[in-house]
Amino acid sequence: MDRPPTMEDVARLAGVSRALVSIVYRDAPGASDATRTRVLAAGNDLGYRPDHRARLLGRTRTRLLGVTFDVRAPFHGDLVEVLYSAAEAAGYDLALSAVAPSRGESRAVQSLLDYRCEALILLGPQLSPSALSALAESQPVIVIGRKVRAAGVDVVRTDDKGGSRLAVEHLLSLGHRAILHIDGAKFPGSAERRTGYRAAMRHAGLSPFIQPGGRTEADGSDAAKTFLNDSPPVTAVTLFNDRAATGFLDTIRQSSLEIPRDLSVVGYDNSTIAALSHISLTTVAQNTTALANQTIAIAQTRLTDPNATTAAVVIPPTLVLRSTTAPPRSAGCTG
Amino acid sequence: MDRPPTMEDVARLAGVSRALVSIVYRDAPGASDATRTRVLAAGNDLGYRPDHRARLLGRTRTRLLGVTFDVRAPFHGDLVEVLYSAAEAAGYDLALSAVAPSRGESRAVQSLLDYRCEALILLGPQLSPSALSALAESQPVIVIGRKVRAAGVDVVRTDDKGGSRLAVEHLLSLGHRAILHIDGAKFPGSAERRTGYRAAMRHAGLSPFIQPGGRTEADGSDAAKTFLNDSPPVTAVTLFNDRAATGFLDTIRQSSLEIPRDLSVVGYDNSTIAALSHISLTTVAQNTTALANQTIAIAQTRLTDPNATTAAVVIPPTLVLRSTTAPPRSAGCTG
DNA sequence: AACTACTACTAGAGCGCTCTAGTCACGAGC
DNA sequence: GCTCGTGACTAGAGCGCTCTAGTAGTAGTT
Repeated sequence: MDRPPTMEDVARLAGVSRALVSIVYRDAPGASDATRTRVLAAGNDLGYRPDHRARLLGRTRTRLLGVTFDVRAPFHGDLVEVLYSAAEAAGYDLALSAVAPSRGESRAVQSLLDYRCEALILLGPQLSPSALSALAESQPVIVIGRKVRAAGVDVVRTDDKGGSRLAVEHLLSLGHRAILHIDGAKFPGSAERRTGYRAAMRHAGLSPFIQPGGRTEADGSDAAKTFLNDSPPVTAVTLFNDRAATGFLDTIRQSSLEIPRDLSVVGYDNSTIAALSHISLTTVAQNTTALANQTIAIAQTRLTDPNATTAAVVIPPTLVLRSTTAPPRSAGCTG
Repeated sequence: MDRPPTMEDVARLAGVSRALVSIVYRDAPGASDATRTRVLAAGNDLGYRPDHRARLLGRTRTRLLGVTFDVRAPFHGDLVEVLYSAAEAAGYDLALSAVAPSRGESRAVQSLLDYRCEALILLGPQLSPSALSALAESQPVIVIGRKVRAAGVDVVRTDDKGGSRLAVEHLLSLGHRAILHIDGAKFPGSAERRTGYRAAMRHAGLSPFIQPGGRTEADGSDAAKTFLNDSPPVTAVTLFNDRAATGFLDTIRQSSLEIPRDLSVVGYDNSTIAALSHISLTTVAQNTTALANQTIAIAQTRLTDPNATTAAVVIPPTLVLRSTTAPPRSAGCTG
């Protein structure tokens, strides 16, 4: 349980200088194959691992990207995973800092700065545009999943308007005409998804029909109760996200309506819950891999090219077909 | 966008030595109040923040605790949050390393070791006891939420046996006699929960009745189908966790059975989903705050007292009453 | 006046690396 | 035989801090 071995220890055991050990461990040119294996053997013997902090101290570039994420958002978890792979491929390391009710976002950001991250990647941040701009003055700041306009801040997000359009077009192709949208109130993305729905309906010559909703299962369930009570003449519903859709489905399934026979339902996010066999929700999937890759790419150009301009990348979503959508009953009779 | 200011810059601006700046920023004795404010003012002017890595390099103690967690487990998210507060209170910093399908556990651990964390906190690790023991040779290793016996490894977990007992006793007190347990197959905690159920039933002079299950919503839903098909003569069900219980409820509610009138259901974990109004699941809650505090406390004694013995702390869970449990119909008639 | 005691400060080494500027040996080229 | 180039290696400074040892300067004691 004594302190971990240092480069000095390895050098002594292998009978070489510290610099040579450094060369070997960095895979840099300047050492013969024979010594290379000898040094590595010595290192292995001692269980040596280079001290990451010391290594970084000397270099100007830390190759460290700081990421803040919400510990409670499953979608952030998915993103973090793909960010790891994307960062690794580009030769960067990731430092994670969690945001939680008891740990504010600026707190999370500060701790990342203390570790001298070269760039900040913020997942769905709540910080004000001005706060974001202030941060962007000292290092690149990339926001994922929120449509913000802040000077010097790069944004990578899903085309939510297009996502809603996908959902509506899918329902139209099945023969639906009366399509309701249950929105996500004031939450990030809600406005775009609502707009996309409205535009797609208008484009098809139909009138949009919007019911207020929310983002949780409970909101979806409440919306279902209102829906059952009002029983509007619609054959399909698109919802703000999968969580709301799940709550909606749960309540609808307890009524006399059968899904998808009497009502088609489309969610948004393609969260793990949507894929579960007993839910099997048709939904709009965000392309997390593309989001992550674009983010790392932006970070990289920002860090290498000092006069790169602010980027705003929009990733197209895709539709995932499952079993909550089908042609409307009337269409089935007529067709 | 130039490199961040160093202690040297602050010292020059304030007209003092680097050492004095260090003293001021560490809040160490040895500086007059006048210089203290002067130095801090200079630091503020330059936007100075001490470089965390450099600071740690010189010290033997890094006061850094490494945490591995599963990015997809909501319960881990809750734990990480409370760990942050507990660590901060004890003067420690947390380094997070995510475990995901594409990023194995040993990988996550290695990256923490590269940052010279003083101790490793592993949330529900899948590593073998021998791998854990090997890790524990170079620094303290504390496992949360998994009952493992590995030399030198500390364990902090919830009393799952007691948790199951709580669930059963609650149902007994409502008047249930025929109680089924749907287990969690081979997943961590399943064995203890099953044993606890069995013991509580035997203690009440009743014969245990166990149906195989799993840990996901889909598993719960499947179990419900089997249940409806077999229609065993039971009035209450306890499940491995909330996710399975949710799937179970979802499917049961589509049948003619009404909950809790015809069947009482108890989950496990008190996850956020259990609290949602349309689910409102009676469940066994793990005390995350206690788990986190105990973990940090153990880390601290391990790091300060070289001959501390291996700790195994078991935290009692509590029962959260919601609306999926009620007296059995027969009891209602007889009582 | 000489001693200690204390406060306020500084010089400089050291943490574990990387990197520049060497040294040294050896063979090729003229 | 001399330079020159090259591959293999080393010395030592430096990254941004902390910490030990030490220096002034002031005040209190006898």
